[in-house]
Order: sequence, then structure tokens, then C-alpha cells
Amino acid sequence: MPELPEVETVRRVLAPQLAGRKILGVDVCNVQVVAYPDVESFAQRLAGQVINGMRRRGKFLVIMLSSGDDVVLHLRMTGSLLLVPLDYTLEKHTHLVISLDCGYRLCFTDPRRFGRFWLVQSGAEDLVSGIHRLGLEPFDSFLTGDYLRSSFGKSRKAIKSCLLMQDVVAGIGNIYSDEILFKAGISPLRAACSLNDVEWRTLAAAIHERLAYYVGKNDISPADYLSGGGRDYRNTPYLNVYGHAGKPCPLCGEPLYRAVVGGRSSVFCRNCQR
DNA sequence: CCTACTGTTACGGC
DNA sequence: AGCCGTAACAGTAG
Repeated sequence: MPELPEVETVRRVLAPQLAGRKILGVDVCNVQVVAYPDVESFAQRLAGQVINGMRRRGKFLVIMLSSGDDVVLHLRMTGSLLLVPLDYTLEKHTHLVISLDCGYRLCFTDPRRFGRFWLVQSGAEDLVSGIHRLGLEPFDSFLTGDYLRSSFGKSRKAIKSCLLMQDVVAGIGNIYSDEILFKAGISPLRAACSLNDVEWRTLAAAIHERLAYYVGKNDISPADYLSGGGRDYRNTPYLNVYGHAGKPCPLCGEPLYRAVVGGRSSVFCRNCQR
């Protein structure tokens, strides 16, 4: 499911519903999803705490607690968060359940069990594998063509692979890197060091524009999110190229081409993207 | 039966 | 050291 637009949508839907709620208890059905600390400490420290709010950093979500603790979580490939009534039968592959004082439970489900939770003191996120190494948020005003050029400009790596580097720009994944490159008219195969200044600026603008666009397209009301079980994001709508190999390019009509770039599937138009 | 998969980390080879 | 490709994680979908 989740790249930045989907993770941001989860945050927007859940944050207002979780704020002010007290955690009654925590059930960890699958110990491997709790990465830090040990499962017993994780559950004990959460019980009784009040949720202040929820924020996002890259593809990570952070549930902020009144004690100053942060629950950091990453949905990875197939994780989702569901807020469901107490009498609701738990989904298959539910690995962690947080019971709240509003009669709802916050459930983490993940068929592939790649998602992870960490419990840390706020400000001690460097304990958490990944979050402390993230680069700029895509909407950061410092994310300019100059920033991209100085980060990637000497690399012979494919630009597609560069966009996936979370320590430079946080939140772009395989789907939206293809969509961004299509918008920018740049081939995913291009070596980063071959881009010129105009292309770096175009790319920075495309990152802003495409992610803002898809955050908007993914937006969903809390009611619709709940009725869909929080799982309605796997087939993100309005994609131009990702998953459309062989279909006509929306701009020129030529068949879209699929290649493997840096081990990841990449779809693009050989005519519109140079 | 076989392949591919939205994320990230670890490891071996060069 | 740094870069690159692959495997691993584990299950589902086509």
C-alpha cells in the first residue's frame, strides 16, 4: 500500500480520531512486529497513556503520547491501520491491537509482516532504524533543483534509483518515482550525472506537484476509510504509467515500456521521457 | 505451477 | 571505501 500520499492519508484520517483517546491496553499477536523495545515493555509502557496526536515523517508514522513517548511505525509493503469497534471480528493477519477508551481498537494488519513498531522517548528517534537517516520532506522549500543536483549530480546511478533514496528525499517509493519522472519527461534510466540544471529544476517541481496531486487524490473521509477497512489504497487511482506497461502513453499514445531499474520495475514512455 | 509485488536491510562480490 | 546486485522477510494475486 503505502508511499507518502497513502501514509499521509492514513494520518489525516486517524489523527483527529485518536487525539485525546486513552490507551486501555495493547495486544501483540505477533511479536516480530515490535522492533523495539521488547514486547512486554512495549505493551506496559503504552497502557494508560493518552494520545496527543499523530505525525508523519517520510513513510513513517509517529503516534505522540502525553508522557513524551512516541510510537513510531512503518507500514512497509502491505501494512494497514484500521480503527474498528470492539465487537468487530479481527482481520486475518492482525498482529497488534491497541484498545482505546472510545470503544474502538486500533488494529495493525499486515499479510507479509514486514511492518514494524518502535516505542521511543520523543527526541530519541535515533534508536529507530531508518527515521533518523531520512532526508528532506518532499514539500520542504529547501527541496530545489540545486538540492537534487548537489545530492545526486555526480552519481552515475539511474535517476529512478536516486529518487528512491530515503536519506535524500523521504517518502517517494516505486510507484510515485515513475509518476514523477513521467511528469518531468525524464527517463528513469538516465544517469543522474547527465541531468542539466533545467532538468533538476523540472524534477524538483514534479516531485512537489505529483505528491501534492496524489495526496489530494488519495484523500478520503473517515467514514469511507473505515467502511473500506483502510485497505482501499492498494490500487491508487489516477496513475499515468505505473502498472500500465503496454498500454498507450496518456500523452503520445505510444505503448508504455517496462524496464527493471536498480532491481525495481519501472514503467515509462520512451517517446515522452528522454 | 510460476512470477511479481508499493519497502528496507544485510551481505557478498568487485 | 563505495557501489551494485541479490536475498531475505511472508503472503497474495494474477
